[in-house]
Amino acid sequence: MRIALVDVNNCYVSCERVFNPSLEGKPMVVLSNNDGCVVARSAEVKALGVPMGEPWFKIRHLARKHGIVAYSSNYALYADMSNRFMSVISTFTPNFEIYSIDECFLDLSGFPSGLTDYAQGIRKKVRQWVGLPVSIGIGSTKTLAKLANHVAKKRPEWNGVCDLSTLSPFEQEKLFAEIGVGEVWGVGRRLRESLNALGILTVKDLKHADSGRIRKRFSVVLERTVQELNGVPCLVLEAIAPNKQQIMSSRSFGQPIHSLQQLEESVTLYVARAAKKLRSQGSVAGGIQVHIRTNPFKPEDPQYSQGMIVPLAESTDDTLKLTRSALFGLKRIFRPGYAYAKAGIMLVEISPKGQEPVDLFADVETMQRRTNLMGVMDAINHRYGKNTVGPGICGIAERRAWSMKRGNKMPAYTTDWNELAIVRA
DNA sequence: GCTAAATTCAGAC
DNA sequence: CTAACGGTCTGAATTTAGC
Repeated sequence: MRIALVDVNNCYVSCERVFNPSLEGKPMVVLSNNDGCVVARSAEVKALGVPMGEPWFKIRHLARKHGIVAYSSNYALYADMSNRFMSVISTFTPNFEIYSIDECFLDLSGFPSGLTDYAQGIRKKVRQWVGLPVSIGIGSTKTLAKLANHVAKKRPEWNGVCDLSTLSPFEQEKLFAEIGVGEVWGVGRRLRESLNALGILTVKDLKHADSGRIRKRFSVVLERTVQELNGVPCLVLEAIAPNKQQIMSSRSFGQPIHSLQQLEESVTLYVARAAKKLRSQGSVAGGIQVHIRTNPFKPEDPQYSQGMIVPLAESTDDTLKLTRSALFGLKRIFRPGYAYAKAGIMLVEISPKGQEPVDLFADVETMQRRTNLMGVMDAINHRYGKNTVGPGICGIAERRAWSMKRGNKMPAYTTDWNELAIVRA
């Protein structure tokens, strides 16, 4: 097996720079929803030691001092850039897995050797056609490809492409001994600490750890990681994305809200969003979970956090039915007198549509009409922009007190004609 | 004491 | 001037519930 991992460098930052090249070389970050945390950092900001996920207000002083530019995140833009990126990748091989918004695994088994040049060709084409810089790691398993990608990113001498098969076993061992075990895919902060305590400090240490002992002391998951480091594939490339088993939509509010009615508005909007995703993958949900909570970062305020799952009599993809169930649950868990910071819903027990047990008493005509209504609604929203039509209860966007804060969002150049018009004017 | 279901944990990005 | 901290998803492990 030969697997390549192609990964966009500093993805969101790079996307913004495509449309604003003057940002090139400047320290910049992209912030999460509500301008809360740093979710992407340029190389210049990483060099300043700003960690991933850092709350923006905590680095405000640093930002002022070094002139860090902060952008609100624009997920519509990133999704569009991601699609372009993936379609360029698809010109190289049909057999690839979209792993996340900014990375994909390519199965290059059976390709002629000398993959470094081939990978450089991929980099060049993505840069030319989409404008994004990528790094590429190549190895005999997914875990090794990931690791190689890390090397390609961190070590300039590799020039953005690291094919581990170009190293002798001796050179590979030497390299692995220089990399901390925490860089391995699947080893997070906690596992790193436990492994370190056992004297497993580097990738090399983990590679040579006794896999039976690892399984006993940790889990099958980590055992598989050890196998993969040794070139034994345990993870397969999933060219076809499996349907989601749960679909979640939740948001923190731009400001705390207190009334049931405002929570109802937000929950209604989240259900509409999730139900649309549900329909787009051709599924129905058997239950819906609702949750609300106050702000845990304000311990001086009275705290409340509650959720409940509302089972549905029969599985459905109908926004209105799902909304009714969600609002029923919301009423049950709502307690007055709290400053709510966040609400969300989750669709659960998801199964393919059309395989539900037949309900002999169902009103076929009403169901048919309802199905058509959902189809028309999705079509209108696609044609005229999202949120053109939807359940009335979610309120008019401009009047929602709870909407997200996005202080410095740039126009959605590629995805919204209205925003493009503003730029023209 | 078993199995199934629910919940928690850990990780990725 | 101050206060300000993301969102989705998976799969395994662990706990709990029901018998």
